[in-house]
Amino acid sequence: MSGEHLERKTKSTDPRRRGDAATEPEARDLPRQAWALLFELMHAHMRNFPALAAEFELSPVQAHVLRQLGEAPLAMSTLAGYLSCDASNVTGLVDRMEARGLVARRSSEQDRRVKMLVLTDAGAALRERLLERMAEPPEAIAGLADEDLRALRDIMRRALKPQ
Amino acid sequence: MSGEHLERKTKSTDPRRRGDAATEPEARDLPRQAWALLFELMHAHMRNFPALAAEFELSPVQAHVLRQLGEAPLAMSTLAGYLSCDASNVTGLVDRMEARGLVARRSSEQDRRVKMLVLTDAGAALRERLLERMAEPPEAIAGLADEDLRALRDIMRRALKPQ
DNA sequence: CATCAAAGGTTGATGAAGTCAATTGTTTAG
DNA sequence: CTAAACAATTGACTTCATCAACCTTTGATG
Repeated sequence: MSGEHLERKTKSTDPRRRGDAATEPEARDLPRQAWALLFELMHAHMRNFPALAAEFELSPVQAHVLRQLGEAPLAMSTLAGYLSCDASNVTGLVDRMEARGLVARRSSEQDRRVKMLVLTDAGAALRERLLERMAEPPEAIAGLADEDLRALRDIMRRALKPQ
Repeated sequence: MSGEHLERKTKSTDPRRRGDAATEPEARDLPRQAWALLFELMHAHMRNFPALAAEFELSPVQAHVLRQLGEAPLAMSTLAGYLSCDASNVTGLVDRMEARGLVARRSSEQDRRVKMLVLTDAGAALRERLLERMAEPPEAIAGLADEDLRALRDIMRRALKPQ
């Protein structure tokens, strides 16, 4: 009940269409069509993300941080880059997560300006559970036929190819 | 540089796998694989959403509201449902958007408890521009072959089918 | 080597977005 | 008619986010 807005016939900005309708009955902007549907599905799913994070008593952003914070320690500024937000925002964010024992600040040896973030054991454990939960495909995907899933996977791989 | 965490081989929670590796070389959870890749692509794209909204001087949530607010007026509580947030949150949200002349509150005739939200002319115009902008597919999608796009579109239609 | 600009992180002020609990009006059920 | 239920708002409070100012450390450059 939410994504119908994007899938409409491209606002009549195309002079042809109806002249050669017989040769190509589909609208000529396949990328937008596919994108609109993809968007609708993801949008429907993302709506639940705050609730999903809340299952672990995390805010959406904290969940995001936990996900980014893999095995390797991360500098605060690098994390700010990942989150596309201001560095000063990360300070408070990490403050709260540190207070909850999920992460720790570790001063870098090479450059004493930078603080590296590391997961605590509790943080790593929670991260595992979170990732496992996020990996669960939504109904709409889980219900697809194997053939479709294979095709979808392969298309996504091509889409994500370096170039 | 962000989505590799989800695509890993399901954490060895499956007792088989390796016994019958020859018959099925791919991991046996196709849905998770497809989902992980889909998630990675969408996640990469969603990172830019705040910036996209900012192109129109909207917050992400305001953009979201504008998108939901189609031709038909919407009750505050209905909007709260769409946003999966508390009704009291919508009050302030709409206050700000009303102050900027994008929407207006209109008391319902049938039920004087409810306030219907309508787009102003300015709001409707901005909405058009916003939707047009959001409909632009990201590079990764736009670069796919027509064959892939058609397949992707059809798969997404099946995924989004009512049941 | 001394200096100075640039970078990493924090702080403080401010505002948007979110929650919950309590309130006011308005419907609707018993 | 009275009481429960509902729609929206208010107020208190937390988190996320920005910006400007600041401090420390690094690295260049004279």
